[in-house]
Amino acid sequence: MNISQAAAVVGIPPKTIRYYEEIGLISSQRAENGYRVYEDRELHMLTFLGRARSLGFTIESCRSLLALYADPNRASANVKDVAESHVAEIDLKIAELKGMRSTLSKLIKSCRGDDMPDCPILNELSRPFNKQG
Amino acid sequence: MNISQAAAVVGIPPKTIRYYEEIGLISSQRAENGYRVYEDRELHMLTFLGRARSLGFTIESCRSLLALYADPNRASANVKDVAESHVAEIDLKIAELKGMRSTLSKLIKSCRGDDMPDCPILNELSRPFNKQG
DNA sequence: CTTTACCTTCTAGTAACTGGAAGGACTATC
DNA sequence: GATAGTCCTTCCAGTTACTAGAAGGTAAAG
Repeated sequence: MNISQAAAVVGIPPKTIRYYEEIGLISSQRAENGYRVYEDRELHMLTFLGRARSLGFTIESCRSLLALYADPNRASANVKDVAESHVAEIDLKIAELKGMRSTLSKLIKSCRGDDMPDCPILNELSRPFNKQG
Repeated sequence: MNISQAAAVVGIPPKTIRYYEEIGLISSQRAENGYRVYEDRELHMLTFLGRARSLGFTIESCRSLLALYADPNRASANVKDVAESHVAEIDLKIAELKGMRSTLSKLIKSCRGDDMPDCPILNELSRPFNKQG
């Protein structure tokens, strides 16, 4: 199977697959003509990668997960650890975004949004630090 | 006021202030010795930038907001538009993160997390696409 | 035999900084 | 006046995870 067929099967662009190979996340066999060849093993790993990335795991976390995946002597506790710390990171990001959203919503509500220049949003953003609170 | 004093006042690292100048977000006067000099106007704009960035506005949105801030003939509706579309983006990100979190939590719950290799998390991540659903 | 579509590698660009090197300037001390 | 230490300058490189595009080889279709 060539790269674009593999790409179609696992839902990852060819460019991205080459990139994953370049950074050593996966490897590939080569045909006589130099083309990359993908079979079951590679397709499994690419599928794994696509799913992990779509769950927001960083490339480095994916590297750890793939190593665990490939290790028949792994402890599932190690996998769970990686997943749990990722959930913790997600929770942090969600909290941060919610904080932003809350502040912004208040500002938006206070702004009439008409054709006049007076704007509480701009006022708040430029308020000197010593008047903050 | 030199750059590191300004940095302390507005809470933005000197490096970042130079970067903002490099990309044309702000400008600065120079002293005879070539040092950047910051006064009220620049401090206001840096404060503005710091707040906007901490609310998650992109640099390009900050550029728009600064232009509106500097325009005495602006319409507050334009500011409100920028803010509202940013809230929409935040909502998208939150939804995405919540989706990830939900999927991950289920996987984590299904994993015993002991010293055995059997791991539903890895199983799910590597499950072939034709068995998905 | 030509066109089209695929493959290869390499380079560069994205967002928003951050770190570090090389060298000039200011301040404090001896 | 010499020296040490801290600040300032510019420029270059690295970060994350790709993505776009160029130049050129290969394969399949008509």
